[in-house]
Amino acid sequence: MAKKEKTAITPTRQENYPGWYQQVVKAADLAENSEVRGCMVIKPWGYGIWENIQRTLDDKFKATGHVNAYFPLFIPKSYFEKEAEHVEGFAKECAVVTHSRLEDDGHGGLKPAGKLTEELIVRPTSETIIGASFAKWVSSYRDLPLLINQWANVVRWELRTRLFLRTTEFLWQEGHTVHASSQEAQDETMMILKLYADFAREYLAMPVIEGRKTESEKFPGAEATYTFEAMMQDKKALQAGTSHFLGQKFAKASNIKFQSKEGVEEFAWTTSWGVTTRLIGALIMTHGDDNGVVLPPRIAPVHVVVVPIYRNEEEQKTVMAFVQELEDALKDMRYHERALQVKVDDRDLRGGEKVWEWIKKGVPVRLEVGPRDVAAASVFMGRRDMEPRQKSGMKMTDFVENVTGILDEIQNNIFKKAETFMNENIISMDDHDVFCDYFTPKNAENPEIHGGFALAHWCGDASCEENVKKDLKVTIRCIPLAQEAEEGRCIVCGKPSTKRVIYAKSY
RNA sequence: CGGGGCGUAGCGCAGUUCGGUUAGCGCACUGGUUUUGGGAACCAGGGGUCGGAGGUUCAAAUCCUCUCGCCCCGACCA
Repeated sequence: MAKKEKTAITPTRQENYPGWYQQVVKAADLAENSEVRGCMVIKPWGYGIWENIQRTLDDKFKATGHVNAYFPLFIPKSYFEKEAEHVEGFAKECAVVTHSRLEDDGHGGLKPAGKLTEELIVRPTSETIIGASFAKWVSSYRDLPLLINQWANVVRWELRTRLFLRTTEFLWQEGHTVHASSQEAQDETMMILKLYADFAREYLAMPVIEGRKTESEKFPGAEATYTFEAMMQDKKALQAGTSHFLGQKFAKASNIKFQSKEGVEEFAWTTSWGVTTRLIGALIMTHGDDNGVVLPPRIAPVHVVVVPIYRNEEEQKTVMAFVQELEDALKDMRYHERALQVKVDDRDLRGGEKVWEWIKKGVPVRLEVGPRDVAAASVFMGRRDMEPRQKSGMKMTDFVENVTGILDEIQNNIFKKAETFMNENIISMDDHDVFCDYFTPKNAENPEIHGGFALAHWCGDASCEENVKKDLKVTIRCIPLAQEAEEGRCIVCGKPSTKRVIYAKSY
């Protein structure tokens, strides 16, 4: 029997998917658990990815007329109580500040003192406090639309956490806009959804499905929630981000009113939308393999890593001189909106070791340069979209000339691979038994990777949705936007339906 | 927050059932020698209050109680 190729990550995805995820995060040095339960430390490599996500999206928000601002971390409890559904949705996961200082407890420790007259909530989201400002800022239709975004941290006291996917504190971007008409607010909601989905496809190389959330899955207090869902390699769905049409609900709660052209005082129409550091988790589970992370070039902190190979000081000198020349040629180049990021890894470690470290971190292109390469004025290239040993030599000048093309090729390859995987695992189905079978693992004790996205008819009844969730732990991820009306029958109750929805297990 | 599992060196683990030399192993780390187009070999080292606090005992990583943390499943959620 052929010996299994040794992988950098154990367990493999097949062996234990959650275990693999955890090991990848560690091996790629993206983040670690902190001393504070449920919170993570995002390490430089992980934060570098976030910075690129941030920069890219920020440019896109600005280009569509949005401006950044910053609102307080603390929200007075009374603000929070204004929108009933909103309170209900978030109450269970709020961190509450009750005191303003500490004093000696008489036993060598400290105890909280200075009880606050009004308790403060650490923001789980900012609709209410931003709404309070908006109420002051808006008085005329001439003040609209108001297009604001903030980059911030938020806290949701989660019971079960996973690095990047769900932590007590996380980083995100929350857009909040105010409009004079329902239509304009709905257009904004959809425009942002498309912006997100395009970003996911073009930058994260992540295929996604845009759709609308059902009543039970929507944002607490929203009129409508739109989502873009991605498929992870364990065939579960991951909600990658959301865009909400809030109608006049929050305007009424926060008293955001304006005088229309006709001189009539009306409540405004608002939206909110956000993506979080969860996108990094999505990236890992969309492209990662048993050797670690695979980063899309357009979001990678480093595009090209150069590993010099030498045996003695003399070789070191010639190799490093050549590497310097290579670095100089590359570092002034541009790859899409960014400067090409080149990293020369001249640490005093063995070549193979360094190479594997970069494989695990997911750098798109690795160049190994030894004396023989220098003599031939060439480089030895490994690509993260190929096997670790599948390397090839080429003239240094050829590499420099083609590097952006190579990066684009990697970007395309990993998108295609993920897209093929997703498409292969989206199954249209109309039979209830087939549906149940699809979502039931063969080995109940130690469930194998199974299921996928089931495109099935739904009558629109919440009880059908609820039953599926109870029986199979499967939920309606979204009602896809891109579909034709089609006559069919609800996969649960058999009542007539005109649309298919995506059922899947999810994160 | 419920059910299950796990905390032993930086990482991965053995040892715990049935208490008993000086707590081991692999990788990593330090020094040396030899190697090297590539996840090196050999030699010699360093590093542990066995998650924490109590208790039982002549003796506790091992038994008991409590506690903290992590992982998986569930409920909840970006």
